[in-house]
Amino acid sequence: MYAIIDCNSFYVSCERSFRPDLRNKPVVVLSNNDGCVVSRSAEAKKLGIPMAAPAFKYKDLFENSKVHVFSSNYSLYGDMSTRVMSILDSFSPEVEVYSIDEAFVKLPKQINGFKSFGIKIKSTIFQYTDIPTSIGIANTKALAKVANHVAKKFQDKTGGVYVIDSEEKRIKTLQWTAINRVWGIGAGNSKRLKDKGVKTAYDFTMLDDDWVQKYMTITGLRLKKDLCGEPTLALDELKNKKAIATTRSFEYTFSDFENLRERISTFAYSCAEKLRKQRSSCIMLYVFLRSNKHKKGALQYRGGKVINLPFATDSTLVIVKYAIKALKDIYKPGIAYKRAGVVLMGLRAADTKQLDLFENENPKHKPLMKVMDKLNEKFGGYKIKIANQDLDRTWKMKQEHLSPQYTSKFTDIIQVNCKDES
DNA sequence: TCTGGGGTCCTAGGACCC
DNA sequence: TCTGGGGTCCTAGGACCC
Repeated sequence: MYAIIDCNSFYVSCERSFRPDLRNKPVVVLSNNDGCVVSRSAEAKKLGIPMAAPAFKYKDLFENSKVHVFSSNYSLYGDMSTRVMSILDSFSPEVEVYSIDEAFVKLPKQINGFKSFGIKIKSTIFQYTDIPTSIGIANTKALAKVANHVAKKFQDKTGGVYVIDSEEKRIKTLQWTAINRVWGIGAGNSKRLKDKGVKTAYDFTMLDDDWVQKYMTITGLRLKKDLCGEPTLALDELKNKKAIATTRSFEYTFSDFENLRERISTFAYSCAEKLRKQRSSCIMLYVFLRSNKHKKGALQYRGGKVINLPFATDSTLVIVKYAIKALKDIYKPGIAYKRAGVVLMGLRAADTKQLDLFENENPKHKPLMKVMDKLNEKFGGYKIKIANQDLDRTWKMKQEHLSPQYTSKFTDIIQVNCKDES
């Protein structure tokens, strides 16, 4: 049996964990640059704030309804996520961290009572972190996801834990589930299925295998089998990422090459650091530029380029050098650029590097990177940069509502005021 | 004025190999 | 006049997830 543990309104719950005064009040968390809403408390949902709502369009509503607004605080959410996941590790040796706020857990065979086991997990997480969760349990991952949806929708009835453990329950739950709410069915497939008369997840499981394979590829067929109760999607405990990206929208648009070069350098620098953190090296990198797609009438441009590196590397110096090379190829003057990014691909373990016959990394880079990472870790932030980055870092993200880094910075640690000073 | 960021998996088609 | 068959690798792009 699989359980999927999903944290409710995760970012909002993290903020509330250190601000109990915000319980039962409308709270939202915004994306980077305070762009749009990415997490909402139940109270905020009730006010009619949709997911991904642009913040500037809801400013009045926020003020009038006393919505508490936060900028995203990823060091806090990342740390809280690690805590939740380590609690799950104590319940089962097989845990797949699916996203920052979700994990699949293969339940140990010798437990008695799936429901009570789920409730135990839920209450432990809540006791240790103050994060509310919903849990779905079933014999396949896709069905566990469906069960999770039920647990979330009928919080009161289910106690936040729902188990599909019989054929009757499986069919009943699938008949209740609208097709567009099924994990793996996005807008495109949803429309095609609706045109074919498929309204619920159950209708989908009744379709012909060949049809599903033809129009929804092997991915769709696997999903169908999983929903039929035939385990097809396996637990994936692999930790290392297969791609690492740093991408940003800019606060303003700009057109000059110098500015872009500086940012691409910084993105590449950040990617290389993440790469070394998971002890990988990369063999390809991708750089892209975008104009502002929301601006009507503006000259639109999307440019991107993949570069194959001459050797696998985790050196910031090499990665930045080739990222700028790619940038030169795609840069077009006269475009108002709004977004850019660097993605590292072709990742492999850093210690199984295949040497090239003719061209290899300068052996001095490895010790240099080690020292650089150490200094940056010790002194915080980016104390060591490379020269084509902006040394003053004049640009920054818009974060007007940032909460403290309660769990990862000593100066931000919570204070406890004792009434009795004696 | 202001609209996020970071991932995974699959397929088609072209270039190339013997 | 007639012109095979079986592969690999790479790239671009789509669809989906949270």
